[in-house]
Amino acid sequence: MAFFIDNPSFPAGLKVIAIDHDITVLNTIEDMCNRFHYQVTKCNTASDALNLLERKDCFDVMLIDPHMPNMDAYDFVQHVTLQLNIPVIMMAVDFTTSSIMKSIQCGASTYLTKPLVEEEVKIMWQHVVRKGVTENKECEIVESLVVQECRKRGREDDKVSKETNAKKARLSWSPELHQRFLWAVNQLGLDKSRPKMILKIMDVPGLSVGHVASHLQKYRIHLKRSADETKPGKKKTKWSDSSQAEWIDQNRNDDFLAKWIDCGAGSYLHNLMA
DNA sequence: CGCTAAATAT
DNA sequence: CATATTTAGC
Repeated sequence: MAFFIDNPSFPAGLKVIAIDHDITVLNTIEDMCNRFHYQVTKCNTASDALNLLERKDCFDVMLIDPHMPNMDAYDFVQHVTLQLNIPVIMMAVDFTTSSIMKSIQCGASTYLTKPLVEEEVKIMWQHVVRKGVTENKECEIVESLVVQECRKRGREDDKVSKETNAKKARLSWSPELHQRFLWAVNQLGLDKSRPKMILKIMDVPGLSVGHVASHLQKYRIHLKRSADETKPGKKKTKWSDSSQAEWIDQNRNDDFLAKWIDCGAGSYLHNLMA
């Protein structure tokens, strides 16, 4: 991506993957992309898309219709945004609030309605840039916990620890980190989730097993609370539905992994587990 | 060691 | 209070 942006001919050469069941739509997109010298790869089936990404072909940005046959596009988009870390642009015929909500919540960079207009295609590289910027910020945040802030431990051991006293800051679980955490838990299944494996799947530099273990403990407590809440005839719990909403993974799906395997993907997970 | 629950700190 | 870290015990 950095290579792409540093390229003097800038947005020319943008590598686009377009996924849509409708060939006509793909051809239209291809025409527009060619006009701006973007390299476009067309896919009209879920398995084609998965195979292309499986081969580690790299793309700068993905266009996808959320209503693909034989595929849960939202889970797919979540995978692409978190693991491949490229922006995803949804393109659908409807523009209901719930559709847009689902798309953005699973990580899409923006939501467009079909048919796409040329200007939208022309400037879609902005999402690549934005993704890179926020990514860097995220790295800084995580790195900062290695070098920053101090704790008032010990009295005279300042000499002893000397220049090594880079005390770590308290880790803040940003929404991005938490989403990544949820993603990892989803891959493993809640019951099979263990801190070490979660950490491996999250693959966030600077993050420790202890961090994940702590977060997992908190996460389980929140889940238990919300479960207990819905069951018995609880009166008016003061925090009923608002505060814990973001803790719940609305995409939770028990046979999620199975679906991926059926689609021919998911081998990256197996590689991790080996 | 790894994991979790509990205690402790911010 | 909520949340992150540390500790204790399995």
